[in-house]
Amino acid sequence: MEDSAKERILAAAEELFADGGFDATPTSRIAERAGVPKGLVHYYFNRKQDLLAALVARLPDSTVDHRRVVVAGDIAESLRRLVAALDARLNASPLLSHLLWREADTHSAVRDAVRARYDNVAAQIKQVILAAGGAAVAIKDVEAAAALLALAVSYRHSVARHSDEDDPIDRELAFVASALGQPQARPAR
Amino acid sequence: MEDSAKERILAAAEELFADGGFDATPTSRIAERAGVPKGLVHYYFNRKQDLLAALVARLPDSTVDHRRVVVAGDIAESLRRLVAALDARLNASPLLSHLLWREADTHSAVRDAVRARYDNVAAQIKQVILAAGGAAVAIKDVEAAAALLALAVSYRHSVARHSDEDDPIDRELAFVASALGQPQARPAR
Amino acid sequence: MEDSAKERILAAAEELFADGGFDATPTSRIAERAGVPKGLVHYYFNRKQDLLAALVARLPDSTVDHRRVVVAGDIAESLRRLVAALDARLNASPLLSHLLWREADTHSAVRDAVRARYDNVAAQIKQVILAAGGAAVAIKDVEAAAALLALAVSYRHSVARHSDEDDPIDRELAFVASALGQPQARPAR
Amino acid sequence: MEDSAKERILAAAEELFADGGFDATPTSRIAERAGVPKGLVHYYFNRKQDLLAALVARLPDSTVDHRRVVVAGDIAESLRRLVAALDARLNASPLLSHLLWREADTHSAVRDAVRARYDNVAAQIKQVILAAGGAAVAIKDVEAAAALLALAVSYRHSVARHSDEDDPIDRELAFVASALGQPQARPAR
DNA sequence: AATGAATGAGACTTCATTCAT
DNA sequence: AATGAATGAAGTCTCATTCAT
Repeated sequence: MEDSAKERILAAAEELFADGGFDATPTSRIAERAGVPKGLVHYYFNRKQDLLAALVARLPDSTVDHRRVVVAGDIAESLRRLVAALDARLNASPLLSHLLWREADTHSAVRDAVRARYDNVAAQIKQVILAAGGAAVAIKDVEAAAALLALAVSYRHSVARHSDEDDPIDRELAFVASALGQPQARPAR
Repeated sequence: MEDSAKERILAAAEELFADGGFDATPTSRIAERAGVPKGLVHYYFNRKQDLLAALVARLPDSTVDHRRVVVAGDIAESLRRLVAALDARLNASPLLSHLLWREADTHSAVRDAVRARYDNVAAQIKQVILAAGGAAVAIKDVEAAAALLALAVSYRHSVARHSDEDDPIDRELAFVASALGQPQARPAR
Repeated sequence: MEDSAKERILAAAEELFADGGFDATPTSRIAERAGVPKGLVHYYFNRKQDLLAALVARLPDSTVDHRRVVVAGDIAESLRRLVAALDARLNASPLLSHLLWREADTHSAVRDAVRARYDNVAAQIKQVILAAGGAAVAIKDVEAAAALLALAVSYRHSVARHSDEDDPIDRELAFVASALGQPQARPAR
Repeated sequence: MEDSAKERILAAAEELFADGGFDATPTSRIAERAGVPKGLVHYYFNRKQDLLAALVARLPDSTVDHRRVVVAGDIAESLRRLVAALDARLNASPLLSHLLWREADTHSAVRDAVRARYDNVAAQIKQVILAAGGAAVAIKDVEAAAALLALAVSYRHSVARHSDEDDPIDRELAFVASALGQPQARPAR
């Protein structure tokens, strides 16, 4: 029933770091919210920085099962499903995602995690496009499309904080899929 | 001619904020680097936060003269020139650009500036596409393309810190231009 | 028309000192309220402390014309009139009166002024009692009565800030007058 | 037995506040006098203001056992004994008493304490008068007498700093008692 | 005479971290 | 294993005062 004290500390740190930033969050408030004595935070995580590292190490894997996503011949639908699946994954800890970008260049562990996550998303998009679109698509275009969409996806889960407005990514997604989907229509050059 | 003390303080703050972050930069170190007594920093900028606001208010305008950029009928080239021009503008203070994203959600003044800059870039991309491509392009696609490219451009001047590697934006740019450039080839829907 | 700058500084200092205390009032705010540049305050009053001394030196005289107050044979009415006259005098700068007690033991000039004012009030009460009551009253009782009433009067114009409630001093006044007023009832000695 | 650090901090603060005033006393000097590191002061009392509040909360009770004071039929002697007992009580921390009036209107906690103490003293005087004088005394006079004497008593323990001179309160006390004691005829004494 | 930029000492406060228990 | 008292370095900010003009 009860989460372990260590777990509660991590959860409290995640919320507070995401909300106010790493520097602005005192360890004492983490202890307070976790309902543990102040000393325990440093007992488990010697330095405050270690808490952040532990949080990053717990990041959920953002890899999606492609077989459940790819619709052969339909890049647009495939991408839509992929993005939906990624959303579900990344939304498991939206606060943490948000935190990542903020502290990305102060702490190398965080920066590495941000890059790894971005690369992973881009790679998945690329694979899904290829799986759905077949070999007909120029690899260069696939990479460009993946880079753009990965940026858009990552952005939604970090800086944007899921702005309340309608989700505009569908528009971009359709545009990219359409661009990729009619290779025959493109002039030789 | 010596720069004024106020100017030196702003310059020092810009460098240090961009380098180590707002929170991690003591006002004393700003004074030290600016070569002014500690008190002068607070004489000009009552609170540390005001220094950040002043920095944001000094942001260079990122608006480009479209007549120098648009090549009628050639979206790709037009976009390439626009991005080059934007780069020149935004590179005037790369550190500041970098700082923006980092402090975007702690300080509302910064967040507003980030959004305004993004919106401005997106609007320019859209206008250039329309001017170069004529009315043949579907407005919906233009908006999607502008959103994606604006993100990529903004990203380069902020988080990415102009990663050392080759500039990958040309690839994305060509892809988008190509997608927009052959409207006639696309199926009715 | 215009009050002189020096005068405006004094007036501003009086209000602010009385309101927030001497220590808690920055000279810059005095300048601000007086509508003068910050440097002018120290131009006229070298040290902040000198401003306080100047304020004390301006204290209105609290001496009342006894001929307008004494009603022969009626101590109670005489005291009532005296207190009313003193009130009018001291109320000329209620804020300053209030300030006096507060800073009384930090600045000797203020302490001396407080004592002088108290002694002056006590002496007047004594004189009025004697003038109204004739020689029938025991001098020892007169002094005791004067000491008690002077305290009550001074207190009203300082710490109490004229509490909104009904003025209770009339009660004390009547009591004292009555005690002094029936000498015939008291054994000869 | 060493006093606890917290106790030493309170004692040091009491002395320094009473001596130089609240505003003029840096927490660093409190720490210095208490022989503790500067941080410990704020560890126990988050804000400097809390130190003052803690001091006020420690105020000794000024309530006296009336049975040991009242001499039936002799108001003067009863009051004399009451004042002596109150003196003993309030003298337990003369410095604190002195501090009270000074900071009374800057800090509400202090103002409340001052009023409560005054009201308590006045109520005790009233009760003792009634107990000693019987029902013969007019209630209105009792209240006036209590108000005057309470002011005199409070004043001695605060602003006056027990002026070195002879204690003049006996005179006032005798005057009041005499006024109350012989309304109809006033015995020879 | 008047100004306001400039100074620097020092105040309050926060907080990560240590350590005895 | 766990605790929370204790530490002291460092941070932001205030302000009386000086001084060149």
